[in-house]
Amino acid sequence: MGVKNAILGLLHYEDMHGYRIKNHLERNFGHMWTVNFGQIYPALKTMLDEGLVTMNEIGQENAPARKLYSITPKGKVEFIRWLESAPEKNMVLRDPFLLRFTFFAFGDKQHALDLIAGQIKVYEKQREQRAGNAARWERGNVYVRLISELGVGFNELMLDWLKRAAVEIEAEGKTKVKAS
Amino acid sequence: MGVKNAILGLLHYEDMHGYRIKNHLERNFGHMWTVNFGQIYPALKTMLDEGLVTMNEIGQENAPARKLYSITPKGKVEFIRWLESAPEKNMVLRDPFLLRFTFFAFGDKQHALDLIAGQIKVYEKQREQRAGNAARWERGNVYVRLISELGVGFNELMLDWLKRAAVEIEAEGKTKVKAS
DNA sequence: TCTACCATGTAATCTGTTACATGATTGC
DNA sequence: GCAATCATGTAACAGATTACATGGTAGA
Repeated sequence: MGVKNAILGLLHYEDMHGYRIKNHLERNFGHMWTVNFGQIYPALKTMLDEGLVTMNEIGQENAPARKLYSITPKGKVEFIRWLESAPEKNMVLRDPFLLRFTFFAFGDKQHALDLIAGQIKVYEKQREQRAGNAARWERGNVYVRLISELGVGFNELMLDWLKRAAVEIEAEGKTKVKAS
Repeated sequence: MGVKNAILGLLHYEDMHGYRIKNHLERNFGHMWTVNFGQIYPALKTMLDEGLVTMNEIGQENAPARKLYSITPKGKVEFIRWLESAPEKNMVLRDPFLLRFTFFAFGDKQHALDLIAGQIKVYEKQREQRAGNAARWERGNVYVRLISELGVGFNELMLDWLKRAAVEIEAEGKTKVKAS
């Protein structure tokens, strides 16, 4: 189970609650693993039962209670066992936007341009969030720093590509008329 | 169902059999969608029942029979309906290599370097396959050409990053000694 | 007022993955 | 002789997604 190990990894750095784990993965490591709440909360519950983590509830005034999770020695042992084992599976990727994009020759050009504009906004927002949080994870750890940099690189690749795509798609009809 | 639409999209270009669809997606569009055989064959069967595709079996000498699928008008209508609808879901990404990488500060450095070397081979093989097949899909379709270019860009980003990562991880111990 | 964000969870459903089964060919 | 590639499929299991339920705060 990948979610379990992602959580155990994060808990090496600091205690966290479910909501924060999800957002943290999304904002900082969305280019290596994506998760949703439906996975996080049941996973934490199971891990608690297995003794991989401990939990203590922190009641807040004027806000819902947080359940702070900490990794246990048992959790650390299991994590290291997974880290050193390496029956590497393949990457899984499903990008509904890019899938639609691939076949937009059969659809409406303006719709394609609108989707691209929307996607540019998504990646620009993401870039800001990643840049903002990157600094805090860069202190003295090559691996996390490198992963952060890959995230930024990935983001920039997408933005450059999307902007170029918009220009080329817009220009497409015009050149065809000229050429023919 | 994403697989269904990916298949319908590909069948717009030419008739294909299951095995080829899988390899085609993997080699050309692995950066937008990944699939496995366990999805492809049942999906094709369902789509045949729904009348979205037709099938005719081509017996080959000295080789197992191929089941060639073609898209039907009904399939095209359903595909366009999906293409124009846009309740865009988020990208799904799970990269077991990058997940391990992120937390390799808690593992063995040499193991990390070995995994990186292995990953470089994977991406180099992929780059060759993509470069080889890219030309055939570039004829006159902006969208597919752009997606191809993104694939190459993605590949190059990963290779550059992996190579830099190897250098920086290897250098890490040494610089720390110097600095302290 | 309405949206966005914080915060937790469950259950049904939908998908995906793995392992198995079969069998031929080509290149090393 | 062995590994890889071609070619199809199924069934059991594991995992993910959605929709629902609840409720508070902050800012536009």
